[in-house]
Amino acid sequence: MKTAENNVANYTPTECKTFILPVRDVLDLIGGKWRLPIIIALSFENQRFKELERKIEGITPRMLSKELKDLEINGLVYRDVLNTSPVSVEYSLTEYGKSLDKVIETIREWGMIHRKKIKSLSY
Amino acid sequence: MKTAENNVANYTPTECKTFILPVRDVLDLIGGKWRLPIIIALSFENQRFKELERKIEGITPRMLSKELKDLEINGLVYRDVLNTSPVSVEYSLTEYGKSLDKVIETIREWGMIHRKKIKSLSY
DNA sequence: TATACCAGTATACTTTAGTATAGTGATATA
DNA sequence: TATATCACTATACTAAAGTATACTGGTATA
Repeated sequence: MKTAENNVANYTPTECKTFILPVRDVLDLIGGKWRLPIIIALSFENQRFKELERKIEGITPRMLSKELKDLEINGLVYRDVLNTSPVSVEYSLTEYGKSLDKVIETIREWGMIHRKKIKSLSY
Repeated sequence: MKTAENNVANYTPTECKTFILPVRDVLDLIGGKWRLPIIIALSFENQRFKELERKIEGITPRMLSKELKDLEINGLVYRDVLNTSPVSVEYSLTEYGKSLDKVIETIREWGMIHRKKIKSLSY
């Protein structure tokens, strides 16, 4: 990150916003209540709509449908309509979606330290 | 991340939730509209309430106050009441708060690739 | 023919996040 | 004495995110 020590004497709000934009993108992509559960479920194996609905407990079909659509639009999830009868629809992570794993893992590592720290503070 | 290829044969929703918890923590910590702008402003230099209010354009004192409090509770921000008159209050990132920089930078790198990709898709 | 499963959609509602606007008490400055 | 600044807080509101519940059309199975 750009810091004062990096000898950036002063920063403008515009510079700051530009800096934040790509971070915002990622947070918007994996933020919200159901995105991570979906991405992680799909990182284990490709799954059909109903399978996801059953495995991600608490999700409604409305949310599952909406989030899968958003993830597909953003190129993270691939939707494959198989010509079985009745049709089944298989969802999977794209290579791009899989590449998010590294980011999630980095976040997770920090988060685990945070959990420890918070625990040690509260007792 | 734990994947099917890592030969985790099957996963339970409980395992999955446990896996996600620390990630959720971080997203809750830096998510929302104003957390990143605040953290990044403070990464440039320690600042007082009014300075932050002026530099983070669009923020209301209510949100600034609330978010600073939350960040303080979570150990990311330090609040220092200086005995000037009238009192000024200086906010700074704790060492722990600064350690988030690496995480944010990792997110940002992925996000920049994402921006490029999205741009190349839309034309 | 009746029932059930699949992959969703529709409508209405609640809850959470964020905004708008005004005001507080303490101190300093003209 | 009047006005301004600092560091907020209070109250009321709007917008966004998520939930509850019911339903659709197509196909398969008993």
